[in-house]
Amino acid sequence: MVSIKDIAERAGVSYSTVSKALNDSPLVKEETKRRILEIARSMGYQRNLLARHLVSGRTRLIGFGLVNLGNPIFANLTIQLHRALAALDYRMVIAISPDEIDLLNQMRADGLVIWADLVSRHPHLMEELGRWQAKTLVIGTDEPVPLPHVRFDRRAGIAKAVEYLRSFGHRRIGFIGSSQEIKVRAFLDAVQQAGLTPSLDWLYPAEPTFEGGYRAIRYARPDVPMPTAFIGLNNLITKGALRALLELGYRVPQDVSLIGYDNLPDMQFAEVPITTVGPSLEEVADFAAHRVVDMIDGKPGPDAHVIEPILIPRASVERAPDRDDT
Amino acid sequence: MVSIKDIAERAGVSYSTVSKALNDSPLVKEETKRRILEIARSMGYQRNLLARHLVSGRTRLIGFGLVNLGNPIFANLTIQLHRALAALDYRMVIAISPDEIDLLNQMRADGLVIWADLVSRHPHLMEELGRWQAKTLVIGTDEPVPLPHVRFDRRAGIAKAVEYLRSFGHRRIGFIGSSQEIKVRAFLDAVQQAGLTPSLDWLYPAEPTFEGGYRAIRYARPDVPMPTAFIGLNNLITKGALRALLELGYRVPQDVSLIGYDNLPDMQFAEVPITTVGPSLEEVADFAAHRVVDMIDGKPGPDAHVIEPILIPRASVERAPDRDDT
DNA sequence: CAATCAATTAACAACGTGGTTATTCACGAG
DNA sequence: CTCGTGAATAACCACGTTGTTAATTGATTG
Repeated sequence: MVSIKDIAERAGVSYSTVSKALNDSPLVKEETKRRILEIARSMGYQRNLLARHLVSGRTRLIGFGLVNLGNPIFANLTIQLHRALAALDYRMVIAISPDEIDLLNQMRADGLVIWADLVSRHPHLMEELGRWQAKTLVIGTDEPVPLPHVRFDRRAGIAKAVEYLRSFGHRRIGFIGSSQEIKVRAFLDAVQQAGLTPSLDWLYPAEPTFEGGYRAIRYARPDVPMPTAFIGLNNLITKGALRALLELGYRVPQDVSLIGYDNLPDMQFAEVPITTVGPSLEEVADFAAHRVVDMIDGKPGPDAHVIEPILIPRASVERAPDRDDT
Repeated sequence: MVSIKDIAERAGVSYSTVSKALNDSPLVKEETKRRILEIARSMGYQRNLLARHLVSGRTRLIGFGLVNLGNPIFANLTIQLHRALAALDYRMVIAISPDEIDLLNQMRADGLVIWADLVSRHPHLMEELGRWQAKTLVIGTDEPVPLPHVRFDRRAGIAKAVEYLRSFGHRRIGFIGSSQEIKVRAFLDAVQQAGLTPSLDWLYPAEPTFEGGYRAIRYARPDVPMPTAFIGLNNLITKGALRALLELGYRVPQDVSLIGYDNLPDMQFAEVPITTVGPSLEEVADFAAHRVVDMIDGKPGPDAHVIEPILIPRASVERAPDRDDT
């Protein structure tokens, strides 16, 4: 590979002059600059960012750490974050394990954006991250964590969904998803807030997959009366639930309404375009990119930020049918 | 950040000794080695890969260049390639524009895996890539290109789909997708090969999106009799077409059979699990990763490789209905 | 004509490693 | 006692840059 020394030799100047010329420094005569640039071009010179980064201490590299690439939401976030970072002239490297995160640190990535599940799944990571020099931003937490983070207010999102359904007259609402206490509580609280009396019968535990959502509805307890509306805790669950509902002969939204969590574009292409609630992934990515870059630049900013969920109305919610027997 | 010099000072040895100790060289006494390692650990030493790479000339970085991250197939391939590269101890950096590819080269990425559309969309890229030192592998081409590449034999895939439909008795087959000559010809040839007489009426031009597939069927020419089977040229088109068919009251597969291109896992979650044909993305990623690493290591290998498409039978194909009036 | 000054360029240290060569040291053989 | 000898370590160069400092010009001025 041709280096600035090669160019210097060819041009009959010192390599430091070449360096300045390539960086368009005012310390070099215009004519010399032009001549050097021309020679560099003709020799097919490509600057070596490794060397530059070694001396400058900055790599313009940001790691994105996540866990399960199976859920389309991660693919989506990856795209969005890549876009947002590219706009700020940063490159993105993906990591899906603590080992890879470690390597990013050894590569001297300037910053790390880490999906909350990755740290919660590897608890020792949290303290390590705090010690490292790479600026770390955790995104997608439900609860505050001892690192700069972006929180998704899932509580507010669930509340929004419940209220929305309530405004359509629904009084018995099923909740399909994790039986994790915090989420269940958020739902039950929201229901109460909406002036309804929640019942544990309204909970439909499900794995966070299409299968999970499908089975939760398809093989639900037969003794529990069918709610007039459901909230699915993520995109896959919701799609699975929709499939099961249709198979069971329910019309959506005439017989049963449905709201899904996670604002993914392809939710509109389901059998019935699905009304969704959740953070805008574009907003998340934009905020995370700007925030982490600010952290790198030493600019002040909030250590915690909450992304407000938004509700996107589509066709899967309608007025509650009469069979609502409350 | 702590460097080997800091460790050397603390340990009272020269920094070259520390370097050797960290690399477990036999030139250092075992006891010294242990002592140095202990000090390094206690000081929270993290090796600097930038510096190492500068001297070694290798970065263990591989760029993945692609175009449209909107189609889930790209997200899928990204995941798969990441997985395959991580297994070989390489990191992956995403690039979606020629500029970003350029930067990868300046970062001295050891190799590049580039999706064919990216080079075909930016023709000047091809010759540049040839000149660069990063080993380049183009994947997903339809035709041979003057660079090492992995070809998807779409011709064979289409032929496989046609044959499969033929074996179920279908005699009028619709082809939904690009009106690009090469693909259309592949289809028409395959039909002829299967002993049928193709007609231009069988072509349903469509943009490569869900909308495209939907509109192609929903607003098809009313004077053309409905084929008994369709082939959709990619995953989105196929899903759109399926939606349209169902909306028009056709039962799939009883009234109309459907095969989609692109073996994406989520095709099984469509309204009707869709039979697909296409390259296995896992195989593509594994081959590409191994091949590009071999190229980096200077190992010999084929400049061109063809991935044979495979057909995954699901529920969307059945025997042709009687209305087949040929 | 020497001194001064601005403009230009050259020389060099540094970044943190990995390798190569030189030095030191202890020890045993002659 | 001296001379290898081998083990262990130190010293140094290179990788390709950037930034700082020193040197070299050519012109200007008193």
